[in-house]
Amino acid sequence: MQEVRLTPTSYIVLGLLEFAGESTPYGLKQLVSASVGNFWTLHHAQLYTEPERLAKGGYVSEKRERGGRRRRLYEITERGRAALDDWRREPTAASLGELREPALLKLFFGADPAAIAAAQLPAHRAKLAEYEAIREGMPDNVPRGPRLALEAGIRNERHFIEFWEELAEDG
Amino acid sequence: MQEVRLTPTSYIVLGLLEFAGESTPYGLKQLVSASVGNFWTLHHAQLYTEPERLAKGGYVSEKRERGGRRRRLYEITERGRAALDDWRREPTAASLGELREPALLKLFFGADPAAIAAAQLPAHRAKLAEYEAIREGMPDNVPRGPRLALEAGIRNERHFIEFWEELAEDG
DNA sequence: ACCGTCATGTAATCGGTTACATGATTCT
DNA sequence: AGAATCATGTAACCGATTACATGACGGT
Repeated sequence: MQEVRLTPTSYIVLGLLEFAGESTPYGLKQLVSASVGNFWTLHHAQLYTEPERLAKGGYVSEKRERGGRRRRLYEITERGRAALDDWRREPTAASLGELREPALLKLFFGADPAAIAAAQLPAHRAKLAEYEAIREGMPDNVPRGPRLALEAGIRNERHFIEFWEELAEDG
Repeated sequence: MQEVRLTPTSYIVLGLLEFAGESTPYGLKQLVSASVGNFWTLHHAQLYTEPERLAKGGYVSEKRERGGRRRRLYEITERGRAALDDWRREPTAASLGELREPALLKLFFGADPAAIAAAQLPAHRAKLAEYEAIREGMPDNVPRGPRLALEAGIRNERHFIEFWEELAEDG
């Protein structure tokens, strides 16, 4: 069992394994794109390498199917649950995320605001529509966390739309 | 002259070199932390490696001081300016950035909203105050791009503050 | 003189991204 | 039956982060 640093990617995998129980990398991929992938994308290859990393640290256990495709099955361990709990509890990471919006970078370095806005608006509007559709179709048993995250995403889109709208016309 | 892929980091370096003229890595570091670093952080080591990479692609030129510390001096080339212009012009990158807010991730995976909010609020308020101070002290000759980016940053902080405030008390 | 911090840089590591591959299904 | 897409995985590369260093300079 080796020392393994836990990154946001790690917690996503742990969180999903906690939620869904034993899963294959491909199953995780499905879960991601249906949930947290909306605001934090992972490449599918990471869902093969990250569980393997976590297994090295004892945060998840690995099994392989005997017959057929011999797919790998991962399950969160006690150690994994503990790490996840610690992470959830510790809000000390008062460090903020960064905007890191490519369009803002262009704006910063002198791109034409109206042109950028014209390209950004449809994309943000589409994203907003997507979020709202998810919200409408959301079953009652979905827990509060995802609901709140979705709400944050919706507001974020609204604000960006507002921002770019102001720049779309102006001179 | 080799093939070099241009990343957001590349454009930051190019943009700053265009703005400031010939600079050393350390000079770039200063520039970053005084400007774009507010919403897009770079590690100082990148300001040594990235210009070198760009030099390989012919986007910047490299000189070394003859005496003393023999520091490296970088300057944007015609090719560099052209690449920067293309990037600014092409708004095709309709792909949106991602929220990627660690606090939202915790929320998503079940952290206590009030606890997270309590930690996030002071941080966001401090950041907002910092932005507003920058805005107050901003000389008149600062171009529109940075102004708009700052404006976006300020609004973003306000919205997050609002969001976390709602969660700070609730049950 | 000493200490701390700013200035300046190199090297190693590692996570993330891209590219490459190939069975299995489903559709026409 | 063939084409297209989904499912499933491996491998290489590369940019980003971390760690390691050392000289200059201002203050006590």
